[in-house]
Amino acid sequence: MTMRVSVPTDFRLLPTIFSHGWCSLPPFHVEKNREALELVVALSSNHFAQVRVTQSYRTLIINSNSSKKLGKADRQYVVATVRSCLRIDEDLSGFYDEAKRHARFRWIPKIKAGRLLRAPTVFEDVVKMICTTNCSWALTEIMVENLCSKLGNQFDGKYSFPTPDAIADRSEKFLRKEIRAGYRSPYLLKLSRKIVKKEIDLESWRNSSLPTAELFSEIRSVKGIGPYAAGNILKLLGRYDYLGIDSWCRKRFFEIHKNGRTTSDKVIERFYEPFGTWRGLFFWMDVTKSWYGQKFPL
DNA sequence: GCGTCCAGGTCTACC
DNA sequence: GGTAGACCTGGACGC
Repeated sequence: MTMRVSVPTDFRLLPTIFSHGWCSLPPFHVEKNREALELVVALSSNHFAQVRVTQSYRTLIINSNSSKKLGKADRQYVVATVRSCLRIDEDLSGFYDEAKRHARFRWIPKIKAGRLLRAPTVFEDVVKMICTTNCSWALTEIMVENLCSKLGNQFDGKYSFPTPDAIADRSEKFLRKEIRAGYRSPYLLKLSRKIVKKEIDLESWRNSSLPTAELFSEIRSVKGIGPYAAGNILKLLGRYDYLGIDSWCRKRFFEIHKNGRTTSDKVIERFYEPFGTWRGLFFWMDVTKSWYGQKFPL
């Protein structure tokens, strides 16, 4: 089944796909020709759609393959999920206006970058973010692949991301030994069980009316989420007030702005302060600019 | 092949 | 509020 979606003039699929590492973590998958994003959309219990997204001019082409025919509501859900993952409805005009005022950031609106790929659910984003903490990217990939293949649902050779119930039903020992989540295991377990018991509602964060500082504190209240993880989860919620600095970003900042000389995080924070509520996004685009140079000639 | 060391964020205990 | 040590794993390195 094929669906078509119009996109705004400032949207471009490829910079969005490669905006950060999520595209290489399942259930996301990027085709070898690097022009299509694949994802698995959970429609209902044991009913999934494999979705392939490409762009042709101002139209997204969404091809879906599912175990049973998609009804109207399912098709609408698939489209809404793709729109959300690709941040199509997010208004970045303020960000682009600010970028145009700075010579070193004019490349961003020029190649239509700045939208950060996110998962279909906040739960998936949060679990993946915890899996990025205190380890190499290779270990993050192992943990997420294990989560999908051992706790997700299989459809046509692909796995969905596990539900909170699927994780909550397992033991800490299973998460340690089979998922390789190590000391993160009790954090993932506690979070999943709180969601199942409806003691916390992560999905409400996307439409939260809380001031960003308060939402940051609420995110930080989840065990296993510190300043780095909370700052980056906020970016996936459309709020860019926090930098979410990790060792890789720190190193890139030193290379770009300090000739490799190290400074404190306070210096980094002061550097991006003039960019106001967009500072987290300017920080991220600044340290990842070279990615776009390789893949998308400016 | 084995043992050791290190990097990577967050939590907890302590000052 | 700031700091030290523990947590766990994969990878690099030396033997």
